[in-house]
Amino acid sequence: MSPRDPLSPRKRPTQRRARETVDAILGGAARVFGERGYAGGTTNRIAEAAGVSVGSLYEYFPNKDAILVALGKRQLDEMSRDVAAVLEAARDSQLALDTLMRRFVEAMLEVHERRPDLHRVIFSEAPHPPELHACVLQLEETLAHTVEALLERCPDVALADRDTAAHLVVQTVEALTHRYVHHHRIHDLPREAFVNEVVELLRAYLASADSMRSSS
Amino acid sequence: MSPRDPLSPRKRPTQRRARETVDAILGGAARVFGERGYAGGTTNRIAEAAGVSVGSLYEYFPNKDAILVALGKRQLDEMSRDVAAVLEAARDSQLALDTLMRRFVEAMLEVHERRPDLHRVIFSEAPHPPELHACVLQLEETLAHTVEALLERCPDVALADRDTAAHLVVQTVEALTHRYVHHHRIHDLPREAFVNEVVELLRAYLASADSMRSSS
Amino acid sequence: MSPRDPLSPRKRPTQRRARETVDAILGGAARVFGERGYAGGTTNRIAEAAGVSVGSLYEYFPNKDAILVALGKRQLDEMSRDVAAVLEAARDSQLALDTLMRRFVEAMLEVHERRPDLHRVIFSEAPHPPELHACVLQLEETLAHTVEALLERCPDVALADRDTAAHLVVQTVEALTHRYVHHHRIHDLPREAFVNEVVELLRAYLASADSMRSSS
Amino acid sequence: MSPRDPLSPRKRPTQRRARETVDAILGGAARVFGERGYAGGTTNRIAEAAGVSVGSLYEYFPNKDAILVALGKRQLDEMSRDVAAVLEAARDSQLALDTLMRRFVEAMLEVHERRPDLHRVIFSEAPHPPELHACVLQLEETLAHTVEALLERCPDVALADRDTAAHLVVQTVEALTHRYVHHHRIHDLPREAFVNEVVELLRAYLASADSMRSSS
DNA sequence: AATGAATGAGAGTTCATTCAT
DNA sequence: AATGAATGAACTCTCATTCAT
Repeated sequence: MSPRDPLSPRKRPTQRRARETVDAILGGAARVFGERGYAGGTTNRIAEAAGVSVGSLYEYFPNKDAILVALGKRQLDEMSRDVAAVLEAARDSQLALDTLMRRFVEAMLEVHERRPDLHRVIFSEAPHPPELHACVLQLEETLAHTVEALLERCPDVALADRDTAAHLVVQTVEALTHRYVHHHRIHDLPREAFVNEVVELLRAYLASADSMRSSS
Repeated sequence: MSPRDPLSPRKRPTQRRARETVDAILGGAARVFGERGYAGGTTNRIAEAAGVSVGSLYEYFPNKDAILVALGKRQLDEMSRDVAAVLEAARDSQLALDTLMRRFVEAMLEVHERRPDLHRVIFSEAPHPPELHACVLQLEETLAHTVEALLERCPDVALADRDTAAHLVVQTVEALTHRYVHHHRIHDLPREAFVNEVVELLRAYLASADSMRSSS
Repeated sequence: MSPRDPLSPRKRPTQRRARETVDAILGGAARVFGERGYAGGTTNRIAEAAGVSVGSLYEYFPNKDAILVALGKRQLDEMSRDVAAVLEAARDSQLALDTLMRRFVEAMLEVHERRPDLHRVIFSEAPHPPELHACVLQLEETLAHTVEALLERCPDVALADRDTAAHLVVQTVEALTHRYVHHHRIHDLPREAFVNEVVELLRAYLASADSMRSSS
Repeated sequence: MSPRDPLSPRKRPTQRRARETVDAILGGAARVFGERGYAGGTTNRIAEAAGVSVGSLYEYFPNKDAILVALGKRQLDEMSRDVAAVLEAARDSQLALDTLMRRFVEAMLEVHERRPDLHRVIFSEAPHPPELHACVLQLEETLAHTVEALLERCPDVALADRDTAAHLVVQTVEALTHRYVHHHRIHDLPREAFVNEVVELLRAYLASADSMRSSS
């Protein structure tokens, strides 16, 4: 009746059956988008892959993009959860800077390796509705905060602008792991060597004594 | 009649007029893709924007994706040319490491800023035919070689694996400038501060004394 | 299991609750059809507006058109009742022809003005199942009979074919009031002027001395 | 490019072939709408009936309703032309009032009888976009003007408000002929008798000596 | 070589109707 | 009796591509 947000799910699935249907749809969408790309992920194919009728699909999602957004959010939540878990674990133990970074890089790598094609479709091939973009930004913000908190406890880190550094670290790790997985395995570096290299990049940056660079 | 490579331009535009038509089509495609995204860039719209009939468009390109590929190659050539020019210029003069990197980062930023929307469409929104992918890899290879050659002359760079480092530098700069321009201006950093920060990241990495890390 | 008349209500609502449900559905249908037209009146929306589930709706009506028919009949009954009441009242008193006609026209106008949108949807926008058509004919027949009976008592009416005249009067009044309300307020005539004009049209016709025209 | 009127034809068919296609589409639409009603007149069926592909249909009409509007306008133009021709012919000759009216009624009857089903679909079953409504009003206005001009020359017509009377005459004839053809052949009156009756109705009204009724 | 009208498979989406609960 | 999730045929409309001119 009221003009609804055209990308948010249509109804909250209260009953058990409904929740299962929504899950099935997201599962089908993940499979189809991953295998056939955004354009190839037609609503009919998604419904079929989900073992559900198109009608049911539209019962829960107002349009195709809403499915993509829901899927993207689900992915981001998963990433957030997994990476956060790793970083939280690191927080308590007194770890050296490079061990910390290594954990972070490996967590991000794993997250990207989980469903690489789907990830690529959601976060680069498909249209990026602002709602999803906001979620990405939020994830990055959260990660940056956690990273910053970790850096705070590292004795060997001396930075003028810890906030900015944390953001740059997050961006760099996100970008490089994404590229390593999706695009070009970066000079055919084996995985371990790649991790070493990225860790060294970060370590050198964060441990750098030059705390004079401006950041405004 | 024989099965042709479906993405290479249909005929070598030997004649002058033909060349102009091809240019017009690519120009139209650049405009339309940039303004309306990949899906919105219909062949009819491209033809219209190029001031040419659809029929003519198909005279020179076997299908829509061939246009995308040609456009992507053109972009990559341009990038290659511009960035190479900057780096070549740096080669002769005896420049400090960070000045070098600054030049590189700024060249990449400029290249991304030139037609950001088009760039985004070609290199992330659209499907990536392997042929285009190969071109990207080649560009990266070229850049990495040039960077490596520069590093060789830098007295303050001592690296175990200069090759790998050069590749990582290229990937990092490409990724971070792309993200800075397209996605999320990284913690709202002003351009200059962003450049400073990236330069510092690279400088610290390359100047790092720790040349013990393995890379195989 | 036997092939049933597909437009008559599914079960005689003998029980009180059932009757209430049917009323609720018709009420919902009236609201929804009136507000959103025939095509916009989906069975789900009707059920929702009625505060009932679609399942229940189909418990009482075999299909969407059956609802329309029931609603149409309800409207026609109402019209019949209201106009009849006015005419009955006129029957006893000894009224002049034009007063009679004025009463008739005004009653019809009121009936049309009551729920103009719904009326329009039922009687012109929607498909006209024969069953509903029959009801309309019957209403017209009834009205024509009543009018004829009235004319019989009018001293100043001298007609060769009173039956035909009565039918024409009914048709004319129905058509003109419908048009006045729905379509085009006829040259922007204020209501009172419109009524005067129609009354004069009828009066002139009925009082006409020329009783020679044939009607077979 | 610019936001276009969503109901006006998409492109002016300049070439001969194009004009033929448009005509074929309207022809197909007339057939299909007439035979299967508005809802049954699907764009695919229309295209098929027109011997044309759906794509072509959408080349010339932005959506289904635009076809309906174009068809409605064509019908109205035809009506306008035919009825006007009859009335023009009557203008010169010195005709009695009832002969005049008879001509008018018969012309309207013929026009309605030409394609009754199509007429009904366009002017009552289908949605009435304001653009089409405006055309209807214009037709009525035109007819009313012509009728008024005719009445002016009739010696036996004495009316207070010739303008209003002309409009009422037009409305009455339009409504009664429409009903005679479509709905209920009015008490099963044979066509000739019906015409007589309507003519008498109009004659009595127009010739009425009572020119005192107010019209404000 | 160039045109642009024509094509038609297939996309997203709706909604009358059914049926397990 | 009542529910409302599920169904899927059918709809409107798009667009990469072809081909008569």
